[in-house]
Amino acid sequence: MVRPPCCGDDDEKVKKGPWTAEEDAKLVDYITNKGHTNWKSLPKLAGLNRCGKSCRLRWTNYLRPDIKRGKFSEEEERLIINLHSVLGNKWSRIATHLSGRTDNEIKNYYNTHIRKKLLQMGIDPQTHKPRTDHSQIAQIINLTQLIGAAQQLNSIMMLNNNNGIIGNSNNNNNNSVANSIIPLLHLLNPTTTSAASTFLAQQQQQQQMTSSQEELLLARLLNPAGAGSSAHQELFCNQFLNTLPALATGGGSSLMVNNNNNNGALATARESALPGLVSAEASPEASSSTSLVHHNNNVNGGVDGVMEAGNNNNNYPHLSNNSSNFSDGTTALSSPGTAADVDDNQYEAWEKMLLMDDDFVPTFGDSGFFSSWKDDDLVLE
DNA sequence: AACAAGCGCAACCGCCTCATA
DNA sequence: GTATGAGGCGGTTGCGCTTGT
Repeated sequence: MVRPPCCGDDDEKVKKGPWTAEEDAKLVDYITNKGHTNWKSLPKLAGLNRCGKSCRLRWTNYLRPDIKRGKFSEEEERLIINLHSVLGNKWSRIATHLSGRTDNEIKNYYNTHIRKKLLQMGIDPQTHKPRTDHSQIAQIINLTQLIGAAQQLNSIMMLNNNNGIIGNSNNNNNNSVANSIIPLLHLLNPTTTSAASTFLAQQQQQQQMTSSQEELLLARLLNPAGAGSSAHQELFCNQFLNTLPALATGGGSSLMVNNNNNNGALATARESALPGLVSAEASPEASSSTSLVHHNNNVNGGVDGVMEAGNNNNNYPHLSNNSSNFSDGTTALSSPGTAADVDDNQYEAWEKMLLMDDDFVPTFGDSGFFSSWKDDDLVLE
């Protein structure tokens, strides 16, 4: 069925193009007094030679009184990136989370500013995965720039509150971390990271969950409180490490997440992979800002606290029952991950999120905002 | 100073969704 | 169940401004 355009070639030609101040005034005046129940009839009633659609657009994107003008804040930018990673190009849905910003404005901002930033970081702005073409990354040529990139990367992966999850919203939690980190690691040491890249490629080809991924999914479903915690962020990184022998085995430090002051720094360090990086951050543990951090108090890929703090939960041994403090200041999961602990609503929200249900809308609240990675390859039946 | 290229953003176009008859 | 149309949405365009040469 082919429909004629709403403002088609009627007898009277409607005006197009930029709005004049006089037209704006007429539209504002009319809507202020009469409202806008019917956009089609509005132009005629308001004395405007425009189509209803044009009026609606002008009002919603420009004239509405509650529109926020000016530059986007860093927080808004972070939020947009996070929401986009979950929702994709659903600009109107993204806009519902940024009061005063229109979908059009967000779309424009993303396509002009954020897209550029992500590309410079070697991240595909559409999929939020690393680009296979590393030519852009190669432009980041020194350590200082790398650290800056890692910090930006961290901003994307986590909101700077004490919630949020690193990783994909579905079956590739580990890969998301890997996806984001490997280009940076590769830049410094292509040899070391080649195995990781190979692993990643293999994982990306696999459509089905591995048993460990399945276990992770269960853990997230069964322990929403823990899953939003900083400790849980470490858990996911730890799981990632355990499946990345090239990076995680042997003594020394390992890839992990540092959660000082709940800012959650994404650390991508292994001495052999990042020579010299350790000394680049004089006192990472004391830092309140996000930073590239080196940890060296674990072997075999173990991450502070999570694996060592106690594994009393037989069903989910990687969840700690202890309320231990980690050596880096984070706190272990404080309650066992049992189904009985889960509130129905929370469970449903988590399920929707993990299954990428269309009804899922990231929300703010007691449980915080859950940052996750978009992935179209979900196979969870 | 003049021109070209790049950028930002308002506005448009056409398709989709959903309510209603 | 089907047709219709208004409203909504995302992709794209084009114009004006800025920056670089």
